[in-house]
This record gives sequence, C-alpha cells and structure tokens, in this order.
Amino acid sequence: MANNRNPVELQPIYGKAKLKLIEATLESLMDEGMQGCSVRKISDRAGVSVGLVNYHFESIHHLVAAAYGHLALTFLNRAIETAATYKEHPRKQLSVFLQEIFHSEVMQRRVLRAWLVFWGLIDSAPPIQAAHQASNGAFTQYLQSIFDNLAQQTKLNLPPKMAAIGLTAMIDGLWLEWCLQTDAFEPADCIQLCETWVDAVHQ
Amino acid sequence: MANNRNPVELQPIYGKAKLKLIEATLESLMDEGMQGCSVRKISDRAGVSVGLVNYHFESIHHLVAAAYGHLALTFLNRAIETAATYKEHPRKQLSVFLQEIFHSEVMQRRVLRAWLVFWGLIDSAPPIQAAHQASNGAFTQYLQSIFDNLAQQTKLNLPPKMAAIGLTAMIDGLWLEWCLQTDAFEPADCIQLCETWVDAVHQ
DNA sequence: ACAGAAATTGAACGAGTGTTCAGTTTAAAC
DNA sequence: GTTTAAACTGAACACTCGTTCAATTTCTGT
Repeated sequence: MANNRNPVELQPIYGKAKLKLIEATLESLMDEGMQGCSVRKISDRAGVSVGLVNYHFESIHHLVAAAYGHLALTFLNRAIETAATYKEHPRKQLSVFLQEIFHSEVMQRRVLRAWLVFWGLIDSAPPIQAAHQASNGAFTQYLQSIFDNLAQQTKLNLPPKMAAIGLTAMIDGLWLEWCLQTDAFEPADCIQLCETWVDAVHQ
Repeated sequence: MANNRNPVELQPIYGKAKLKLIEATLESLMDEGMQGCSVRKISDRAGVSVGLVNYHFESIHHLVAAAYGHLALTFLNRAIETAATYKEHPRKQLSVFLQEIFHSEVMQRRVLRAWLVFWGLIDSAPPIQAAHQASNGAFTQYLQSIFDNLAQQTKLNLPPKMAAIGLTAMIDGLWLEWCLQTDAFEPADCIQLCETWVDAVHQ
C-alpha cells in the first residue's frame, strides 16, 4: 500500500559515478531533448568515459529510466512534503499542493523537454515504462487520497477517483500547454483554473 | 481573422510523391515514434528512393512539419465540421465537439506516439514550431469562439479565454493520460469530465 | 517527334549511434 | 604490503543517420 502522507522513497543509489550519470542525463535531456539522449553526450557531461554507462547500467534505456524515476519522485516528494503541513484540511492541502506544483522548477520548458523524451521511450524501453507507471501511479493515488478525505467532509458530485483524474488531467494539460507556449497565460492562471475545478467538484 | 465556423484550409499539396511522403511519415511516426523518424524508413514506406525526400523538402524536419500540419488540421476540421450542425446552440456544440474528439481516431496511442515526436522537435526545428503554433492557435481560438457565444446566452464565471484554456488543458491532459495508460479510465469518462468542466464554468 | 523541364534514383560521404572488451587504475580486505 | 575485487578507460566495431549529386527516367508543351 502506498503511503499517501509520507514521501515516496527514492531508490538508493550506490557509487558516485552512477549518481553523476543520472544527473548528467537529466541535464542533457533538459538542454537538448532527444538529441541529448546519447551515451557520449551524457558521459562527457558527467566527466566520465563512454564505457562506464554500460558498466553501471544494462543499457542507455536503463539509465534514462533511472533518471526518469529520480526526477519524478523528487518533484512529487517536494510537493507532498509541503502539502503535508495541512494534512487535516484536505481542501487547503490541495491549494498548497497546486501552489507548489505551479511555482516549482517543474514549470520549465526544459523539464518538459526531458519528459517528452521519457514519454517517447515508454514503449521501446520496458524499464522506462515501469518508471512511468510508478511515478504516475504515485501522483494519481496521492490526489485521490486527498479527494477521499475531502469526500468525508463535504459531498462530492463526482467519485473521488474521477475528481482526481480530472485534476491530474488539468494539471498535466496546463503544464504541457504552458511549457509549449509560455506566453499564452501564466502560472497564476493555472492555479486559478485548477481551483475552479476543485470547487466545481466539491460543491 | 480566423473563421471559427468553417474548416481551416489545408495547404495545397503538389505532386503525388509529396503526399505519399507525408502519409508515410505519419504512418512511420505512429508506428515507431522517434525511431520511425528517419529518411530511410519513411522513403521505404512511401515506396520511393531516399533522395526524393530532400528533393521535395528542404530537410527531413520540413517533411515532419508538413506531416504535423496535415494531421492536426485533418482532426480539427473533422470535429469543427461535425459540430457546425449546432452552431446556433453553443452548449450543444461543445457536447458534440467533445463526443467527436474523444471517439475519433485521435484517441489512439499511435497518434500520441507521433505527437510526441512533433512536440519533441519543436525547438530544434523552426518549421515544426510554426506548424505547432498554427494548429494550436486554431484549436484554442475555435473553443474560445464557442465560449464567446455561450457568454452571450448565459453568464460565465470565468472569462471566455480562461474557460477555453481550461477546456483545452482538460482535453489534452485526458488524451495524454489515456494514451499513456489506456486501462485507467475510458473515453466516456473523458467526455463526462469535460462536460463537468463546461457546466462548472457556465453556471 | 523532339527538346527542355521536372521528377526520381541510389551510391557515396562524413558524422553520429550503442555496445563491447582488453587493459589500466583505484579501493578494500587481510 | 600484497592480493583480490570493483571501478573506470577509450579504441574498435558494426550500424544508422541526413544530405548531396551525377545519372537516369518520366512528364509537358509545341
């Protein structure tokens, strides 16, 4: 059972070079997208030789998968920790969560650039698919648990699961649109639109 | 001024091979994603030699951009045409539009696979960025025009532009989540969630 | 029927790809 | 201090990549 209050644990990382490679992968993907997804560019950035990638990771896809999991859980945990302050007040908790999400480093085109690579590799690389399901599941379950709590205080006109799916879609959609075209609206608008959704759902 | 009622015109396509190449590109990207984005795979699929790509297109990025525009406008036009039946009744028009969107060929993982390639190439290929802005602009402006009409009949508790941005985000987000993990919910749920949003906005 | 233009071919080029592995360095254990 | 294992190197290999271009075919107009 996933714990909805405490941060999801990051997989322990053994050895220094392994972590350096993961961080270099993220930097490279955020800077150059798919073009940055090459053993040579990544190992260069990590200050390490090409061969080390396949020594520490079964393939470059496994490295990218590790980077995906690392990034996703880092972001999710930060938001969860911040919002945990209001764990007794689910409605307030949602507001804090939204503030955190839309004002964090996630709202960067370079982050989406990396994410597009992750998504694009999902069905050619099983380890990446696994990383996706893990991080996505954690995100949705976290939101659903908050809506579950909210349902115990006020009546919802949608099942908590649906409310969570809707909010997830709204968050992802706004993040996507904003990153792809930063001049159409602002992060503050994102928060307002999500708040409107939450209010519409919990009456 | 963009016409919100009539379909956006597709750029005329001269020559048979050019169109064959565009269609082959779409098939290739939908089947294999980024891996399918290669001159050789595409020209093979089109039954044509490698050299012809650079004869008809300045670069492979221009070909991909043409494919992007072709696909985006095809989908958008189909939905706009269908919804045009109810152009006097904006609320109904939105419902038909949603039905059309979430029950069309857009709801396929293979379509997202192609789209991820388009998005991933946006800032390494200017022609793709142009195609993105054109299709995205057409989509948003169409929705906003409907909300404008809706605002003349009933009071909205959000500016039409915001309502449109919210709906666009909800549509894109649901499409994205569903394509990435088809077993979490169904197209019918997508429609219901979007309808909930529209109802929440127009009181 | 013929000339000129447009369309199409595919070998060639240089650069980039992921992975392997014999060889070297560094660290840990006793 | 010596031995054994782990970490790390980088040249080499077999592809694949996008683009070019001389040569060839097909189409157009007269």
